[in-house]
Amino acid sequence: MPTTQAQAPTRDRILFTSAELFRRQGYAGTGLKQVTTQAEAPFGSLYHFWPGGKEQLAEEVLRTGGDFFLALYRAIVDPAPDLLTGVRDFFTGAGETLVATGYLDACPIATVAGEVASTHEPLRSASADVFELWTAALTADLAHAGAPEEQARPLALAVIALLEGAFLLCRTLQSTEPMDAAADAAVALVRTALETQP
Amino acid sequence: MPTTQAQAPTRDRILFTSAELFRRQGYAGTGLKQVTTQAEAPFGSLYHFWPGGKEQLAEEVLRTGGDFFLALYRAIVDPAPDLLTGVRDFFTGAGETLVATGYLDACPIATVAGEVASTHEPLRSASADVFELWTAALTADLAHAGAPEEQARPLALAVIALLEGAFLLCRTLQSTEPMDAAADAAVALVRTALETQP
DNA sequence: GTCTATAGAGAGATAGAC
DNA sequence: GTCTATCTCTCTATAGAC
Repeated sequence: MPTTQAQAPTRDRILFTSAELFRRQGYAGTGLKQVTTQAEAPFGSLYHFWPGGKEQLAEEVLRTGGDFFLALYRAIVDPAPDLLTGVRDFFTGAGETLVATGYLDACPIATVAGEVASTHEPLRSASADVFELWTAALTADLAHAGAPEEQARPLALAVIALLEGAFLLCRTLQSTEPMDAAADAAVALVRTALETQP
Repeated sequence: MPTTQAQAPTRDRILFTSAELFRRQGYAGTGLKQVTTQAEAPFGSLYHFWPGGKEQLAEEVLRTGGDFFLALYRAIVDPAPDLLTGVRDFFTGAGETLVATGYLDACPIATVAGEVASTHEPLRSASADVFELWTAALTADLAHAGAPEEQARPLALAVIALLEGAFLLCRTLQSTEPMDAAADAAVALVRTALETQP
């Protein structure tokens, strides 16, 4: 089910389709020919826009996917009445997206990150930058909401680990049960930290 | 760094090497030629023992990896003075293995599971069986240790999600910081559940 | 810049000698 | 059963016409 991209510019169509295929099929499992075909773009355009080939394309996919996911987090958490509600809403939304896409779309970078961690250093590094970006954002939010300073970062890492682990379990089990369990766990952890007086 | 397998039978050498390469490089990223070369086995032997080819081999790798990891869990948790200590020891051991292998060896099935969830139904199904096996074991342990019955399974899923997410973050960030954070979170969650009187 | 054709390497799989 | 040679297909990448 190729998502419609109407008449977006060639470069954008390739980038969008790459992101979709990489997060679903992985880096090695996605062919550049499949990308250009599904994006309805000429094969040569890919090397015109990304002279560094597959690796350069994947790096941009990882970074833009990371930025997109952070923006999604902001869009959900910032309007929420409090951080606890925002975190729960984010996990709930993740579960809803899984169901809506038939368990195809979960984390924008996880599948590739797992593949490349031990094999493609530039891509591992890009994935690390993304995880670090998310961790910093959640750490700041937790500290701002009143979590003890030394607990904020470990708690942020644990919440992101819960989310990533739940994504993998949900996609594999084709069920949102793990996401529901992770949501409750994340909320419980955050609540405890926020109730602790520094 | 091919792990030594001395003079193990050909079939075992191929299986062992496949497990190593699949969990590090993923399914699509690992070639059968690379497997047989590193296993010092003739290429044809692979199709002799696994007539179903790469997919059949990967399925056996997933299932034996799942059994192995459960046995490792049992070996750590059963002798522990209590479940809380056992869970902490398991997370600690996971972190130590990551460091000892230079962040190469984490979960035996996660990298492949993430790749195949949307692309290879027989392998997704095998991965699901493994996660279900682990979940059932931890659920039973939690219930036996005194967690309220309706909390045991969601808690087991959350702990496994924490572990899987931490594996991904640690491999990507090349740091055990996420595993330490996940360990504390898992212990806190389990402790709270065990302190709750049914 | 857009697009096609193809090069060169490597994949998974198989045939068949021994 | 063990092992080698090779088949066919697909991959990434590039050359070059337009």
